[in-house]
Amino acid sequence: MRFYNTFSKSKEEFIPQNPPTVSFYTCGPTVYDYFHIGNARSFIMADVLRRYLEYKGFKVKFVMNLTDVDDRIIKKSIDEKKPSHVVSDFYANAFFEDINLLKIKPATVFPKATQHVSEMIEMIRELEERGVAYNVDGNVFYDVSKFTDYGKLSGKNIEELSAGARVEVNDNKKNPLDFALWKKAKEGEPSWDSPWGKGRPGWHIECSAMSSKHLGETIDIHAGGNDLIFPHHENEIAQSEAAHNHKFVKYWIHFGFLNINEEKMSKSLGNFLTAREILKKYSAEAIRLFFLQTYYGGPLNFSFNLLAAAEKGVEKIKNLAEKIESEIKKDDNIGLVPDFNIKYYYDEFEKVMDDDLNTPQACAVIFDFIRSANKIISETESLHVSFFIDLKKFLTETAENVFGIIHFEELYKKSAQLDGKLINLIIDLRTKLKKEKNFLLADSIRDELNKIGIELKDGKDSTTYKFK
RNA sequence: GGCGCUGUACCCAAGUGGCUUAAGGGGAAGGUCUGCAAAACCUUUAUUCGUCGGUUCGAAUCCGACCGGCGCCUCCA
Repeated sequence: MRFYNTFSKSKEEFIPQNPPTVSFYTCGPTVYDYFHIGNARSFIMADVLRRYLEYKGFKVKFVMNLTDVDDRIIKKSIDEKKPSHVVSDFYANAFFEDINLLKIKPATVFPKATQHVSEMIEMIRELEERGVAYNVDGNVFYDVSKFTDYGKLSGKNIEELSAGARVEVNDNKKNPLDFALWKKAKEGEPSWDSPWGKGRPGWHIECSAMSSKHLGETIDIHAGGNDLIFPHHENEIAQSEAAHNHKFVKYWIHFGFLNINEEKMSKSLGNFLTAREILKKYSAEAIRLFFLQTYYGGPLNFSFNLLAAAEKGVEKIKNLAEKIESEIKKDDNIGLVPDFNIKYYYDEFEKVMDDDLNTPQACAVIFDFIRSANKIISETESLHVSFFIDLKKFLTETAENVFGIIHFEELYKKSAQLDGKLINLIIDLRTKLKKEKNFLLADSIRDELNKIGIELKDGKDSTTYKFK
């Protein structure tokens, strides 16, 4: 298995430090608003990567943080005249609801920044002791000039960045590129006691502190959106490696952006659609398939037409899944066991997924599988139940467990709901027959339903039923 | 300006030296099945991979130049 590592800018064989365990950290949401469909891409692709590692037999410790103290949360709390934690709790809950709807597997741990302030303070103290952090009147900054490798992830160097002049001017900083580890409290902001006085942590320090607490000082995989490469991940490296003195992350994996009208979808541009909104019109499966049909690292343009096309693809999978379920119920033990090389599809699926998570190709394998299966079904009179069990197994292990683009359990739920509707439909038709005094056919319907376990009871002006 | 990604059919999108005279999904056209419809299956839909040169027995795939799109360099998945 190999992945494109942003750090080396090349595909690298994946060898975790302590197999079969894999430590995997991914940057989660800042909970100041509902997350948008572009954020959803990162969350879903991280989810699929995690699921695939599990498919391969790894034991994945998957950590996704929630940033619940931040300028934007504070701004919103002021605008809405609510305490900061009320805002962050509200959107944290919304986040959990939305990832659940998107069928994203919950992380092993969802650490929150506000619950790790003491760890962050401890880490900042270490950085101070090592002479890479400095305190200016209660604000603590990281001194990037003290970290010789600064810029190694993003391929930038300090001179060029300084020349860029887009960096915020702050008289307190020695160097414009230095970033805040600890921010002095302002009136009305959430704050914590610290060796530097009351204040709150800077943004970057939380990921360094929480990842080392939950996953150790060197982690196998760290993932996130492309825009986090600089400065966020660069700063995480600077903090963690200066504090711990060894490598922070083995494999850096970054997800491409979702564009809308060929332009990046982002909160700051205001051109975003929330995942929540889109889920009202399209299934989670369609959204997931839409993302999976393109390589995770590249850009992807969003449109409802493309989502509708993905929804059709999902229908295709579902149609076969429903066929499989009904055939398994029939439990045919005498039919033909066709010559179907199912192992080929497993091998292909793994082969392409092992090569930097080629999900588009893997989708092609699944659709090839579906076409072959359908072909056999359409050409064969009666098929042995074992064939359908094999089909279900493959789809469950790949399309369901790794991709989350089909959910067999939900087919059952749907059919349970349908049962009631169907019986009522039959009762309505039978009522018409009774009115037409076609009692022969009406009685025959009652008898036949009785035989399959449904008892009809004709009341004065309505008919009820129960399962025997 | 620096760094990174990217240009493949009507749309989306894999493939990065011979297995591919280019996967898969959607769309369109025709057919099989069918009382009708749906589903499913079959056939067709890129002699061609932004443009122009070069390397090679062989290139979408490597090299060079040019043209275009996007992102990061400031909070952002």
